[in-house]
This record gives sequence, C-alpha cells and structure tokens, in this order.
Amino acid sequence: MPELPEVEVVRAGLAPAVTGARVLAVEVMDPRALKRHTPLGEEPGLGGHGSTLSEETGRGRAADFERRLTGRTLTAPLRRGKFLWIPLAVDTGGLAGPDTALLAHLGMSGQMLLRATDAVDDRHVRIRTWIEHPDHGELRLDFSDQRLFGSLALDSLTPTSPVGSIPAQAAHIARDPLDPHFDDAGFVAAIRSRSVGAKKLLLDQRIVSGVGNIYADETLWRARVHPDTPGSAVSQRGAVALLHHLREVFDQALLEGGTSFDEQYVNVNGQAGYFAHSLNAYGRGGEACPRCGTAIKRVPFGGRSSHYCPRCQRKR
DNA sequence: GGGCGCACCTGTAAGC
DNA sequence: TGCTTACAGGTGCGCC
Repeated sequence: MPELPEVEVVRAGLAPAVTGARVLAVEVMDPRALKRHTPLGEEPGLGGHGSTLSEETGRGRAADFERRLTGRTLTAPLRRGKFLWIPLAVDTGGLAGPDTALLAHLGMSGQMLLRATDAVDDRHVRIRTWIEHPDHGELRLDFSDQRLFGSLALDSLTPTSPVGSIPAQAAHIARDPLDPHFDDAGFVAAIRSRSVGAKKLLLDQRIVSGVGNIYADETLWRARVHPDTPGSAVSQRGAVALLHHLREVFDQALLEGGTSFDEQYVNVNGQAGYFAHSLNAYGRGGEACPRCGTAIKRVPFGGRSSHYCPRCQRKR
C-alpha cells in the first residue's frame, strides 16, 4: 500500500532512468488505469473516479493519452505526498501543452516497473511505455495495478506557493512533512481547530499529505495518542510531537525501503521494502505492545482498521 | 463548511 | 470441491 515513503522510493528509482528519456511508444492495455486522465478539450471529471468508464470513453482516453505522450521527452520526476509526476520537456508540436506532466497515483496496488524491452509481462500491467535514454538505451516502463485504484494521466502544471509547480489534480493537497516548505505552524493550527479524531486528521491530505492507514497508526502509537482523540483536545505540544513522530516514521520507513505486504508494493526493480518488520501497531492486532506488553487492539475504522495500544494510547 | 458514507476494484481467506 | 461473502484501502463525490 504505497504511502509517502513507498512513492518516494519509486520516484528516486525512476529518476536516473527516465530523466532525459524520450517516449518511443505507449500502449494502454486497460483504460480504467486512466481514470484521472482528461483528453484535450474535454471537461475534467467526466467519467472520473467513482464512476465506471464506458467503452467508448475509455477508448477515447487511451488514444488521447498515447498520442500526446508519444515522442515527448521526460524530465526529473517529482512528488508531493502520494502523487508522483514527471514533467514533460517543452515541445514545439503543442500536443501535450507547454506545461504538462505525466501524473501517477499508485492507489493501493499500483507499481511503476522499469524493465528490459523484452521482459515477460505480468497480467496486471495496465499501461506500457517504451522509452529511450541517452545513457541507458531502450527500457520499458510498466504501470502495473492489481486493484485499479491507481491511475496515470497527463495533467497541466499550475504554480504553487511559495515555489514550484504541481499538476492541477494534486493542487488541493497540502505539502508533505518531508517537504522543506511544509508549514509546521499551519499543521498544528489545523489539527487543534478540528473536532474529528486525530487519525482522521492525519489521513486528511489537505492538512498533511502522504499519510495512509499504516503510517497514521504508527505515528499515533509513537505519539501515544488514541486514534479518536479530537484534534481540539490535542495540546500545542502534543500536535508538535505528532508531527515530529510522523517525520520519524517516514524517515525510518524510507531508510528501510518502504512497507511491503503481499507484494502490494515493490520498488521500480520489483523488490520489496523491509519496514513491515519495524511496525509496532499496524497489522499487530492481538500481539503484545512493544512498549508495555498490552495486547494491541484492532477496531473498525471507516471501512478499514485501526490498530492501537489501549494502555499507551488512552482516549482523553 | 464539516462530517459521513459510498463507489470504484480484485485477490485472498474464511465460512458454508 | 465449489460457491458466496468479507476484507483490504486512497480518493472523490454526493448527501445531510
């Protein structure tokens, strides 16, 4: 389940292979992997996330995506939270627009895999891209996604404050805590101004991006905060500590190559990360808390699960 | 505007 | 053995 550390590992893995590479060909094998892609001249959001693509809409999107990406040169990949994008170098044809990026969201099971051009396919590859790099020669970049929650798109870049630019579809999300321009004070104020539970707030990408179910549970465990503690009940000091622990968890996960369960997440070479071995709460329902020995509790949380220690993380 | 629930999707495991 | 059901979960949309 790719969250910030996993997406960052993918970004760093892609960088040397795609920066400066030219797209030779694109094949969309499953248009459902283009849910976020809007063809030129079409209104954004038609047939988008949450609705099923008609066959005709899917074919149109696939054709538009293939036509506009083929022949373009890729630049260095960038990331905010769980969104990853590769800006396209300015071309003179004007097919993709002057400030366009190849945007990727991995969803739950999406993978960006760098492979030899003659590598064997797996059945979950949804979009194949052949690229040619001046130093590395021809490669294949496969977007594989078992559960189809992820997608690729071509999207226009929009300026973002105080520096840089971002695909329009990701413009609404906050910076992530590893971003040097992250607003610490804004985070603390946002947490303390809301009445909903701390876990919901950590998962709100408009407050802080990059956090998913795994790292929310781990951060709350480290900070000794109950997932349902209202944001307004978190002290100034507590909110600062929450941010500190979030950064700590992300840093450690990055060092260990991310969290892999059941091959749901691998890096660009298909290798798993090791952070799953370092988890203290997530996925450990019924096991002893590493801090106090009390059994970790697993409770339903909006269609998924929360894991916490009922002793270390008491509800206030 | 905030909060909540649902839809999207597929592989796996459990239950019958 | 084979079928059905539940579950995993990030995002966006609609409703209250």
